[in-house]
Amino acid sequence: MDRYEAGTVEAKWQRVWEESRAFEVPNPEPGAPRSPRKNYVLEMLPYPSGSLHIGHVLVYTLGDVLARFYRRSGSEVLRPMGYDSFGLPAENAALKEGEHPRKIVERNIESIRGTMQRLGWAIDWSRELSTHEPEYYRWNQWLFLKFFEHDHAYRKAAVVNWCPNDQTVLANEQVKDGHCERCGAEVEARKLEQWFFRITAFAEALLDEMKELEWPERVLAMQRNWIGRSEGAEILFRVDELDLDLPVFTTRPDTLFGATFFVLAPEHPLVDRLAEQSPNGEELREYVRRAAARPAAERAAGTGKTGIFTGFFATNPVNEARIPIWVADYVLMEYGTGAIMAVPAHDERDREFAEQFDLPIKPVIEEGELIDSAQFSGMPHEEAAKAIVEWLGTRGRGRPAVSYRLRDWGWSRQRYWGCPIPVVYCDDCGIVAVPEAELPVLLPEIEDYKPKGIPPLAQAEDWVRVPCPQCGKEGRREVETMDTFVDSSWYFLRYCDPHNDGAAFDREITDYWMPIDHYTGGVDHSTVHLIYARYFMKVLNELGLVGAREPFKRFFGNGFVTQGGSKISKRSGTATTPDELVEIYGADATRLAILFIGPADQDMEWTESGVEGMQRFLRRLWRVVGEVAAGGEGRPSDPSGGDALARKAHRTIDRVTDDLGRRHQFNTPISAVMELVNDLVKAPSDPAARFAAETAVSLLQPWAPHITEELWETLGHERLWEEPWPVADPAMLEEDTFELVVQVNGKVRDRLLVPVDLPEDELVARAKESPRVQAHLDGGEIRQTIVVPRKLVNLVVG
RNA sequence: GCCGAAGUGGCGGAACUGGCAGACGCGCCGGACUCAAAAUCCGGUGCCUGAAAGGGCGUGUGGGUUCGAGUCCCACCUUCGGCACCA
Repeated sequence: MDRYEAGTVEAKWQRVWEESRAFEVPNPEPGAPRSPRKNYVLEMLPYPSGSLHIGHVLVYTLGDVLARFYRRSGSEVLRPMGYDSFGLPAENAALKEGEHPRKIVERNIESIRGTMQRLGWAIDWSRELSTHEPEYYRWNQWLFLKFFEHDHAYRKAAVVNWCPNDQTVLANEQVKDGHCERCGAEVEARKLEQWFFRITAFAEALLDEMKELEWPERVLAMQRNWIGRSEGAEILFRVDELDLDLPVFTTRPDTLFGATFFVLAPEHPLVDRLAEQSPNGEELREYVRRAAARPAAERAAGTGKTGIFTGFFATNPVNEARIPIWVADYVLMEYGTGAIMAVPAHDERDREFAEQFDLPIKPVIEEGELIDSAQFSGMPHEEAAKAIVEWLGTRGRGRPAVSYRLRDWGWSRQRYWGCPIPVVYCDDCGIVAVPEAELPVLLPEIEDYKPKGIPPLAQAEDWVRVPCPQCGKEGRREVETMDTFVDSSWYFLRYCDPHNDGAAFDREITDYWMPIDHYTGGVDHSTVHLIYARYFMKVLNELGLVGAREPFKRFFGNGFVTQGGSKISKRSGTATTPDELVEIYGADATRLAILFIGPADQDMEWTESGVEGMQRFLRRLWRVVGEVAAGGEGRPSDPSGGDALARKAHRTIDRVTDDLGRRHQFNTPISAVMELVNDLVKAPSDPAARFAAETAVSLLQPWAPHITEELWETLGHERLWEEPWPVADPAMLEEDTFELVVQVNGKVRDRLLVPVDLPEDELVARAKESPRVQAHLDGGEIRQTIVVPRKLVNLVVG
């Protein structure tokens, strides 16, 4: 048998898989019942803004191991691939390289596809898609029209996050610590007209339906934080001078008797009216201007409160106390009602403000009970909260209320490289949807698409000017484009039915495959893509377009791969690319190495010594299998030899199947197979050697599909990728003997090999006979004897 | 401050429901092969003590439950991630 040459073996099998279309899966026949064997395995699609890096190798190898394992376990596996090719990442890459984004992404897609094929990922390439192609974004536009028609999408003026570097608006989810998630520039506040999706209308559903998800707790927790549900009450404060009621949201209605002043956010619509009627109106307006100019980051830091008294008073509904109304920028317009009752005795921020402006501080809770609170005094404060809201309710001054931190999703962008939004602005008709029949609205070619603050599409005058679809008068097209997260909020539905040119997808087909059974990707998308896609699914469900309400039944959040440590590369000193790794070590060794590092859901440091170790392991496997195949000619594979090696092989089947299939561990199965191979190397002429070799090869196939396919052939078989997953013989998992651990006072003193069927009293007798144990009993009296069947005997002496 | 995850050899990590701590790999040490090196193979490798047999200690810290704790409970420390003038 020849020496192991990874390159040759890998090229051979990749060609075979391609020619036999090994990983393509057909859609069900119309009317076919949903199969319990269907299994949709997906990883987040890549941005083709560059080439793949070691982190991608982790994600897609994870998915690949699962897909290959499920396929051999009898599942009908759908595992497609595509490219998130519109949007900022690609456009910025294009600007940097000075070429058109389409050219850049299409070149990158070519290169990425090549890398994916060289890594041997089992993908159904017949379903490949790119979001920048009209065949895809046409349906993006169609879905938008459905959202628009049913008032899930709307346009409004709002203070938004503006990235001065990328010259575009960012969603809240794309701002981290006041900086642009992509370029790191400090985000500014700007008031602009923008497109939004009403994701807040689904806040409760997004929270509630998490119950059905098999997701890591940390990701669910992040979504819970992001949605930020608070339970409390809405309470009305009377302003007599203006003859109106001001609502406030509070989570602490029990402190209502301690409210000593009232605060409005500077952006509150009432402030203008107050300024008109106030003697110090000019001062008030000046304060509002200054607050608006203050950098968002400084305002959020919360140090050094500023504010101004309006001259007006509000009446506290519980005790008729007249409290002064202030305007201060520590109150946020976006949360609750933009107005608060201030309780300085029981709220840190209110206290700081009160101390600074010398306002009264009135404690109303002592040791958990209300004081100075009329008929509620003496009540435990939690009980009082309910009682006060109830009391207010009977008088029409308050009711229980829930507030959320989640904001509506702003998704229009002032950039070129994105999906055009199919609406026309008409002076007479307002915002008019482009008729479905006219889709797609193609993205026009323009010379200069550099970001300048105004959308680049505005320059394409011929394209912009268009008759109003409703009245025929001249109108203007929307010149903003969609955020790339719109594209990725439903791509998994298109994979189900990717070539449908009459609809975004056929509901019967998506209902067959959806929801995704196993989704994999980075946890950095926890409060971005993962929440948007869940929202989309709920809207599509309510529009009757899909049956499911959750897209991802199970989500696996892979860890980050760092490549920062010492000795990265032998040549350039920079990180080794996946293509180079395949070239040097082979795809199989690379795949094994990235998964062997540790638990795949934790961050990990990539080191090349790991992949060298895997290469050694594969060479060992190659050699020993060759030896077994040659030496055991004519000797049948014997799975029931009754000896240690056969039992080890069965135990390995059991371990690998359980670790991968039930526990979703990707590293420990590799160890288990290594153990089996180590045993095989020590006993290559064992009667069960052939069976052990077959088992090791078969079990390793999801991780190292090429070498195992070759060795499977060496062992006289074919098409391992279609071979049913091995099943352990329960009888062979049973041992005749076991190692009895003997403890004295909980410390191990001896280990005895004993038959499994030995009765308990006999186990104790044997334990006591052991000279090592005798030495530690030291003639003392045995006060207690613990026997754990098949495990140990513990003798407790006094 | 609130929410979440995690602390185990020189390193990455195993140990699933309380029952042999350190599987597997990396690294290191010794040996074989070789003129030599690489590759490969064989053996060793938690710490302290001992010539050895053995003994003692050991899973972030301090307590507790238990015959028995890396695993359960209480209190704390540290690191990482999310949210945060959110009323």
